[in-house]
Amino acid sequence: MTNLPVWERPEPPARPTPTPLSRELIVRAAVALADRDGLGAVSLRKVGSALDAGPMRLYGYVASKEELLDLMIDEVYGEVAPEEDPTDGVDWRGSVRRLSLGLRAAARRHEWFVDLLGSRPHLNGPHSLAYLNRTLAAMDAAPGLDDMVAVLTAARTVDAYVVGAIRSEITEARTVRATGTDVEEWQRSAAGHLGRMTADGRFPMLKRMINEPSPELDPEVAFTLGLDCVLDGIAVRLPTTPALRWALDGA
Amino acid sequence: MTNLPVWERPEPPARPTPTPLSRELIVRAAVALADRDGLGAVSLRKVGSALDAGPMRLYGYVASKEELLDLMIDEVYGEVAPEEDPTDGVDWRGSVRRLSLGLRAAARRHEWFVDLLGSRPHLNGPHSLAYLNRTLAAMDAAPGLDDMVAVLTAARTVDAYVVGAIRSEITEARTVRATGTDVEEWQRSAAGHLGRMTADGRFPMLKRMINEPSPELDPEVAFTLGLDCVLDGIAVRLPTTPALRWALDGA
DNA sequence: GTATAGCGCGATACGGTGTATTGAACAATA
DNA sequence: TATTGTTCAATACACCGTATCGCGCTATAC
Repeated sequence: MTNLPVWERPEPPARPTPTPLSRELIVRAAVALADRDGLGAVSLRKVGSALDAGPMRLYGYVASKEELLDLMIDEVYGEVAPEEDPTDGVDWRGSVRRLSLGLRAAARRHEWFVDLLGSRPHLNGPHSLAYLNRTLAAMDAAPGLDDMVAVLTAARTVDAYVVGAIRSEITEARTVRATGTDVEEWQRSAAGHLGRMTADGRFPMLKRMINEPSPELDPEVAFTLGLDCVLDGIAVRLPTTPALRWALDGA
Repeated sequence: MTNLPVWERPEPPARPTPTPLSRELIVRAAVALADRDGLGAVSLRKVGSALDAGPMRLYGYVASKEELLDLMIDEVYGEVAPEEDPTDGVDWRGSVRRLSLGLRAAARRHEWFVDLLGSRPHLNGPHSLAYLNRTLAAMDAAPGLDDMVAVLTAARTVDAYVVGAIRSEITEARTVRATGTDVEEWQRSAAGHLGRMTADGRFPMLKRMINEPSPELDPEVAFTLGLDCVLDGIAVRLPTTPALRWALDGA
């Protein structure tokens, strides 16, 4: 019947009968559940029972679990810089950095977010569209990115880095926590496994990595440093290549 | 009992009784299943029955489904440039490009790979360790990356981009295929949804994106272009900042 | 006020999942 | 030959997403 995406489909009227319910309430409950026990703990049964409702009642508000996940994703995007930024349009690097760091912070608040991050088309919900719109606006203000192809290419490149970096960071944090909170213990166990793997002389660089232990960078510093590399690269390379040239090369 | 990772745990001896079995056979069957029907179709029951075995028999070779997924990941890494590259150590950009494009090609052959890509610690299996080792070796040959901190930072930055870009590309390809293979139809439907979302004047950049349709870049060209941006940024920024400076800033 | 029509919602059911447990059949050893 | 120990398949359990169905309520029509 209705092939409209969730965000355009009207919500059923709230009925005070057993417990008032709404998409917002459902999404909030699901997010709280995922925050506490991970994405694997989000089931329609559990979300429902957190709201004193049976699992099937949710299907009046949400067509499937996938849709619920889409709504959860958009909810997180909604936490990223909802207010306007006065410096938008004048300081493109600052704007991009703020947006990316905002998404990273949201992902750290909601660790399950990374499991969904690049895994489904996230250009659907209003909040993720707003995020994309702001990213594009920031890129549009960069000198040298004059047409839409350049802006889109820059945005996709930055987005790829941000997604990958956030995923790596959260995954590593989770692993450390699961292996045992102690960082030293993790280093010793890693050295144990890696040490055995590198004992026979394969992987000389990994051996160097173990033998010359480098100081741990603060995760935010590491994230920003990589991001600045990407932004430098965009500022250096993209303006030097006319957009039409790429399009022609690609066709 | 054995807390060793799979790759160090001895395999049970092959018994010719019903059907010879081995980790390699199990992983191959699982990969074939995932290639054909997606990662969701990989269940211990289906993998087992593809090998004329019950589900529980697999537990003699693999401790859990997670371990099977780890083995599948490493299998894909094994397809990336298994042979030596004579230009390693002289042309760092070429080496990194070859490795990244190799991983991208493998991910396109095994689309389920992206669902696992950054989602678990992939520094475990021998093949992924070999991949990491080669990446580090390539970075080590870059001028200006003199100590391990710089090499690791560069590798992590490139890896973040590669992971994110591959994920985005495959996800987009899957969406296009699911929505209906026709690209024009997808554009029309996207314009429909996006058009309604941007009708009220929010999201001016998205409106521009729709109104000035840009030519589609070939995915490999787009991937390489973004990668070159990242490599440019690394070449520009990392050597200009002494490694100790970052470490101190971070501490 | 009462009968009826519609519908929201909960219970039930189905086919699937990962995996713990159990017991039987087989191989190796005493 | 008797016994022991291992390997594997069958069963079982808890849980999942969701299709179906029927009860009970609400709102309308007379």
